[in-house]
Order: sequence, then structure tokens, then C-alpha cells
Amino acid sequence: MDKPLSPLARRIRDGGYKLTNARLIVLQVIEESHGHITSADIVERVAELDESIGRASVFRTLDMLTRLNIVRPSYIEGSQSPQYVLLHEGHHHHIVCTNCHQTIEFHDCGLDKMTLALQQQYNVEITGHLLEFYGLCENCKPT
Amino acid sequence: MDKPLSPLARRIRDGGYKLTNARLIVLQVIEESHGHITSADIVERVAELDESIGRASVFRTLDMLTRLNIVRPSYIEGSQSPQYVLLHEGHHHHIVCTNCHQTIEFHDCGLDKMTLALQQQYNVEITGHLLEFYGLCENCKPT
DNA sequence: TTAGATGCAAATAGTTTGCATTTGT
DNA sequence: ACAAATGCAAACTATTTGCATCTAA
Repeated sequence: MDKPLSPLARRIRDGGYKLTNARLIVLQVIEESHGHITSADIVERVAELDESIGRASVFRTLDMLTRLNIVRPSYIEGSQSPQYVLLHEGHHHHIVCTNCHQTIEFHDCGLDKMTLALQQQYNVEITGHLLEFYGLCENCKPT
Repeated sequence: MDKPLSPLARRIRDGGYKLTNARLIVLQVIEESHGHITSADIVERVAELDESIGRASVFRTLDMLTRLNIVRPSYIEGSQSPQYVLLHEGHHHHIVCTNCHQTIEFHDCGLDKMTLALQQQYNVEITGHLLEFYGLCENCKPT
């Protein structure tokens, strides 16, 4: 078949991984979620979309996506299963309410300069970052 | 008894929680670790220090410390158990090598202005943040 | 004194593994 | 064709819960 390969699908293939049905479905679920979803929810939604995909493949795919820097596990929400966050161009930023767990995403984190500075200072190669602010949202704020 | 209460111990008590032996030991373990340690390692080290403390209390304490913004769970390392990171004055920053998992901590993240800006823009009250860069460290970098 | 914390052990998630079978390339 | 990936189910780990007991304040 020759479907119009999404950019992320392309990155999977370019990473040397096969484009399997299980992987495409997992990818779709994460994208549909607008980039914030727990592993538990991914497992559930994948099962809805394609009953035949095993749990294990979902986890294997999440590992792969993390390795490829497409996604990043993060500890929003009380605890339990981690949230996977879609990295747009290698980064992601949000504010999490420590009370109701609402998350607000924002862009333009202005960390480009810092990235360059760190690369020089520590002689590393930085490929992305995750910036998480926490506090109380509008509704949970004291007065 | 009247030991010289560490600043963090004080925050626990000020948070309305009792200062129990289990809590103090967990706190000590986290501090000893220089602020980067997995829950599994905490459980293990606590058992070494005081055989009588139960696993459950360790997790209960970690939840409490997270609620108090003293510590923050983060998904460094492949996966398994999360790392708990000590927040100094509400924030923490590091670079994690996605290959060997070495972490480099740095200070002075310069996000104060951004914090203020976000508080205004979204009408929230921000109490801290976690900034995680990832990429390849000096040793893992291609040439 | 007494509400809050604890330790224990059992119950629950959540995640990983081994392996025969299937599938992309 | 064949290495890579899969699904399954069983094995593991990690974390949580209920409850009788204990303890800091």
C-alpha cells in the first residue's frame, strides 16, 4: 500500500524501524490525544481501535518512540501510569495544576539560547527538552 | 527529644504532617542521594537504615513530599521506577543523556521572568518547575 | 488523649518476557 | 526470504490498600 506517510511515521522508518500496524495505531492515538496521554489510556484506546493489538506491543512502541525522541514520559497526574507527551520539534512545555491536574500547554519557551549555552558549557549535544511548571490553576488558586 | 530540625523537616511539620521516624529516614535518604534517586533505591536504602520501616510508608512519604513540593517524580532512566528529584527552592534542572542516562545538574535556569509572565498570562500561581534537557553527553556524542 | 501514621501482608496495577507465528521490506 | 515485530499469556515489579496497632503532639 502507499498511504501518505505522516511525518512521524517517516521518522519511525528513518529510525530504522518497520512501519507496522501496531505502531501506526499507537502513533495515531497519541496524536489524537493532542499530545498528552497516559500509558493506560493509550492501551485502552488502542484496544478500541484494533482489538487485535497486544498490550505488549503498545509498550514496546512507547519505548521506541521515546528512543526516537518523538515522545517523552512525564509524571503529571498523581502517579500511577506515566503520561506520554508528544514532543513538537524536540520540546514540550506545560503548566500542571498540582491540585486538579489540569494542564495548560504553551509554546515559545525561549530556551534556544540556553540550549546553545549548555551545549558549549558541558560539551553535550542537546536534542530536546521538557519544561514543566507546576502550581495552582485559575480555579484552584486561593482567591 | 529535641534534635535540630532540618529545614525540610520543618516544612513537613509546617505542612501539618507529623514528624515520624519513617519520614525522617526517607528524607535523609533522599538528601544523601544528592537529590536524584529512584523509588526502588529509596526503598532499599531505607530498609538498610531501618529494617523496621515498611515499604508502604516509603511510598506514602514520597506522595506527601510531592504534595509539599519538596520532591518531584521524573522519568529519567529507561523506565521502571521513577526518579525522585529534590527541588531546591521549588525548582530543578538537569541534562540527561539519552544513551547512558548520566545526568548533569545545573543551576541558574533563568526562568524567573518566564514564571512571572506565565502567571499573568494564564492567571495561575506557579510554585515551581522542572526543566529537563536531553541529548547526548560528552562520552556518547558522535565524535 | 487521640487523630494521624505505621507495619504488615494481601491485593492491584502496570510492565516485561519468552516464544511460536506473522509481516514489512 | 528473513530479520524484525507481533500477540499471547505467564511472570514480574512496583505500588496501594485495609486494618489493628502505635505514636507524635
